[in-house]
Amino acid sequence: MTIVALKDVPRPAKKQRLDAIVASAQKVFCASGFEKGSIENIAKVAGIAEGTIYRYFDSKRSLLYEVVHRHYDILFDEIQKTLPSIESPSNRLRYLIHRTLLTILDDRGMCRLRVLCRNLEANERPSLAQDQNRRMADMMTHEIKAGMRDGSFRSDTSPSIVCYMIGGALELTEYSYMQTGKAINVDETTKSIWQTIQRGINSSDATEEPLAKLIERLTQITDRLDPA
Amino acid sequence: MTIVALKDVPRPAKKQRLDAIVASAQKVFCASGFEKGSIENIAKVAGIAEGTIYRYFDSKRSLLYEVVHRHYDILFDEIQKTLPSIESPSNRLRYLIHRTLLTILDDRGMCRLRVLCRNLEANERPSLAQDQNRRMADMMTHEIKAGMRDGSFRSDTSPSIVCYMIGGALELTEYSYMQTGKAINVDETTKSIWQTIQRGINSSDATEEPLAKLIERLTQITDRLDPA
DNA sequence: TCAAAAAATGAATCATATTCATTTTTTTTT
DNA sequence: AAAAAAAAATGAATATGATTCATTTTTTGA
Repeated sequence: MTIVALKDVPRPAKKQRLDAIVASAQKVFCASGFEKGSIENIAKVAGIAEGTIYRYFDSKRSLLYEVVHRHYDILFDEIQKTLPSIESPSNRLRYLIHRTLLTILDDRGMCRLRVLCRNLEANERPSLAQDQNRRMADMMTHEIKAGMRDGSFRSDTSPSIVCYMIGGALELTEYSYMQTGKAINVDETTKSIWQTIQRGINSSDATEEPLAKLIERLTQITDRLDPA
Repeated sequence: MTIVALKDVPRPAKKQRLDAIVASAQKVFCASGFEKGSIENIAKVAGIAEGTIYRYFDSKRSLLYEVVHRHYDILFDEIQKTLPSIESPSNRLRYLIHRTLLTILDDRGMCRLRVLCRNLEANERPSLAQDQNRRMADMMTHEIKAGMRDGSFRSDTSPSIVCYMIGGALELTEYSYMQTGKAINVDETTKSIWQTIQRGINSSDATEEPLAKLIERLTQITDRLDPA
């Protein structure tokens, strides 16, 4: 009867609308990819007009960043909570590998988006997105350096290269899963990566220390035989 | 005077025109990137009409593939010529790492294109381009397996994971160079990657180096005690 | 309750890849 | 050599999809 009764449902709060847009974008991008996922479609899924999206985001691309950014935030929050409960740099490094593989296996659509974001040119990528991609690397580097300090990793290790090797192996694993859809054996893969890295950087070789002492002794002998 | 004299230069041969298009595309893509490098511009640089490009290529994307494909062909030709002259899987693997780093450092514009091609979705990528990206991996895997057969690498090595680790480290190095432009120290980086991998997969264990020192010392002693 | 501000709308604009009817050049045929 | 047929090139027109903006709707606060 009254005009008031015919009035639309009140507008959702800004935050809710923002969340709805991001959620729709994630759905559409994961299903169709970035290029084929159109703003028109995202707007339709969110139940709003195309123009509205541009009141919340500069561009299609920055919408993609927000989707990926939120995804990483959830992941890193969980990691930050878990890491302190794990003993030793070795185990923490191993956990990071394992956890990343689980994330990859979790959602193939997100693999596409992560890979896409990683590879956009620096100048068209906001620094935050770049940070996200670097954050895992920083955590790994941190553990490698800790391991070098506490003597469990060799001191002649190059943290950044070791980090590239782990990160690179994970990226290629992700890429392969994205392409083929063939499920990853998380435990097996973790073991393979970890085994190679660990042999490459561990200093805890049982024979190394005694041998060093032996060399020291022999040096003493040669010094005696041939005094200054 | 004569009409004949005013006639245009005869059309270049098909092959020449094709080459001109690909060369222009490479120039434009390297300078502006794939998205910002327009067909209009490529046509202008090649001195032809836009439509002509579409008589040689289906789409902008297949033009990109041709550029990258030719680039890889040149690289792989050289590698195929060099590899047989290198002794042992270890050294060949090391060469592949080193050679890849040289290629990366050679042209930052091409880094963008290689990275871009690598990360396009499988369904929109012709199998040939995919092959190119997999070819280096296959060569590395081949050497790793050869090393495992001849006993120089551990038999419990996972060739594909080791290959991912090397390839991944190289990709991240390329990516970093693409982003920052900071020159790569090729020899240093080769050494770091190789050292970690080698320690991880070599069947002669970590005692080798200290033992060599021991032998050296003992030789010095015996030389002293029993002079020639 | 009403005026001002904020938010949303969607039709219009713009930028580019792609197409295609027309023109130009080359090849073939007589 | 000239004409006819085939092949290649052209660039204006089309198509697609992101982005803009004048207008409409809703909210705010006095």
